[in-house]
Amino acid sequence: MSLRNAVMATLLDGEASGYDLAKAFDASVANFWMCTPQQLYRELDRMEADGLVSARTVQQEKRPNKRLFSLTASGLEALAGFTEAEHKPTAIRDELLVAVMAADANAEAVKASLRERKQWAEAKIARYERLKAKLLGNRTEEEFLGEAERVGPYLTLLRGLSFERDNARWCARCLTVLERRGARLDAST
Amino acid sequence: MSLRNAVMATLLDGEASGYDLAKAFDASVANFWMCTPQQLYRELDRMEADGLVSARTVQQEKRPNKRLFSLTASGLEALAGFTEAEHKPTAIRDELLVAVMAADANAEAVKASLRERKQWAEAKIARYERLKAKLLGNRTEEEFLGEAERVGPYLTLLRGLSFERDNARWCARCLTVLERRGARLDAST
DNA sequence: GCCACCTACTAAACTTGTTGACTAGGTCGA
DNA sequence: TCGACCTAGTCAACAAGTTTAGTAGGTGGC
Repeated sequence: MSLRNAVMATLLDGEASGYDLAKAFDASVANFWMCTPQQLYRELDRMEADGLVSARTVQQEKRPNKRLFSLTASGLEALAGFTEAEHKPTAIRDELLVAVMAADANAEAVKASLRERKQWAEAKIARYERLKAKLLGNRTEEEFLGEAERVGPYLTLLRGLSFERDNARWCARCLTVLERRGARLDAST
Repeated sequence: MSLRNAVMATLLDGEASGYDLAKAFDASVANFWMCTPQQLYRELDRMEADGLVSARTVQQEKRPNKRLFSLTASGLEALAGFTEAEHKPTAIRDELLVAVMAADANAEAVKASLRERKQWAEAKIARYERLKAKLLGNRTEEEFLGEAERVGPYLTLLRGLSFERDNARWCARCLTVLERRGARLDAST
């Protein structure tokens, strides 16, 4: 039910097509809410039916026509309602954690996954850092937080960043633990 | 598809009933994979049909009979296969993040949610700390990692712990940012 | 002696999310 | 000029997760 709200929060930045939203999602919302284009289009249709967004079709010459969506008054109201509702805490829900839970059964494979994930997390951190630098421009964080009209996207970016940093650190920790164990077990055979 | 694997990883500790699993999940797996009892029972039935677990019914006098599940050889094999597979990275997927993204539209409500979540996270941290102390017994972490036959559950516990610490820190950060903004905006009216 | 909670499940409907393939023209580099 | 990728979507089928409710006896506290 929250994809709706994520879409509306993104539309606070102004009109966008489904395709634009997919890209915007990928760039910023993906830190905390991923979805496929299909989900987006389906949800946009429903939101239009519910009057939360309105669409206008833009004819294009050299490309397929597109539909630009924008928030309606009732969409804005719904978003305000959502921010007032309770938000249940969530868990991480990551297959890698499941694998680590079972790591004692197959340590080598899990170590490989951990190495891969660590690299992935580091790449993501680098990407987030670039995004952050872009958002800040040549201002300090202080200046930005003082001036900007929206701080929400910046704050969520910080959360995504610290999540991935934490991931990378944890992967490293697991690797040293599993490697030390491996050495010990090898020594005792 | 990973609930299956989480269940199997839990069954590495030995036989358990659906009810036991629900509790065990709540206590340890819930850091990274939550589910309702209904999901568990449904999945256990399917897993039995697929030959991954076997059940034996235990007659009880003063309580409903229960079915104790244990891993079969092919279940163990499936779990090993799972640990070897690739594990896609996940995002956080938290409604609170969506609300913070829209925070500029309704700051007061979001601040209330942040305060609530911070408290919740702190409570969870305390619970994890207790669990950790219980796992360690009177050993140091070093000793535990050297001696224990399974380190998986400990490592996942560490991840849950750092996730919640991160949550609490981030909530605090958002609150100071939003409060400073509030003050500034009030001053400028 | 009553109320609330604990064990141990079952049922059904519903909402979300995932996967994979398909259309169809345009741009860009080798 | 060929193939690969980009825009801007659509469709269908399925898998997974959520919600809400119920059964039915036992235990523990006030």
